[in-house]
Amino acid sequence: MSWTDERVEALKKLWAEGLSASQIAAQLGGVSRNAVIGKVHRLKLSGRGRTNAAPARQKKAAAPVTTTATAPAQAPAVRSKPRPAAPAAPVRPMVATTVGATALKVQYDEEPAVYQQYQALPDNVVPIARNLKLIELTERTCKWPNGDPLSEDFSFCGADSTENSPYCTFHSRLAYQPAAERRRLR
DNA sequence: CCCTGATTCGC
DNA sequence: GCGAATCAGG
Repeated sequence: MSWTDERVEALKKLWAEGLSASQIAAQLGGVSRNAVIGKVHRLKLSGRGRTNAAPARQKKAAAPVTTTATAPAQAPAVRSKPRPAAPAAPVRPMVATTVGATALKVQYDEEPAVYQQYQALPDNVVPIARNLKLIELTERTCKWPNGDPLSEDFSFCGADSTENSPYCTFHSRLAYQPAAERRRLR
């Protein structure tokens, strides 16, 4: 994936809007947040108008170069992988489809046995929805889907998920209710 | 732990 | 020019 004019313009726009590098990377697709930050610096966009007096960094030792067969020690949870470009109509990346598929599967396959523990939760628990893109989800974000999965603005709740659930407290209540009750509560 | 941007340097 | 690895910090 290269920095085409379109992608650079999108980067400039999103950076100006204040999105973080990782958010921009997720939005553009095919690049890491490091790539975004690197590009931002080469474009001299850094600072974003603010006076972030960047403290001087210490120089680092050269990165050890492993010859072969060593995968990155720790791939960030939201490292995006290359995918076909589709500037006008972004294609949902493959990398996180299992996350989405799992979320949907859990939502629709959950057995009634787990209903009880969530029915007691208070009605006024409302998630701090972050409306994340599929590839922005982590193991600890609520995977409750918002909108039509086939539409462009499809997103996930993204609030902090509860300990033993793919959902936040609020959406756990919905997910583990019978369908009719879910509709009533929603 | 999660995340942020900044920097270096091999490619 | 690019971006992974790393650093420094919230």
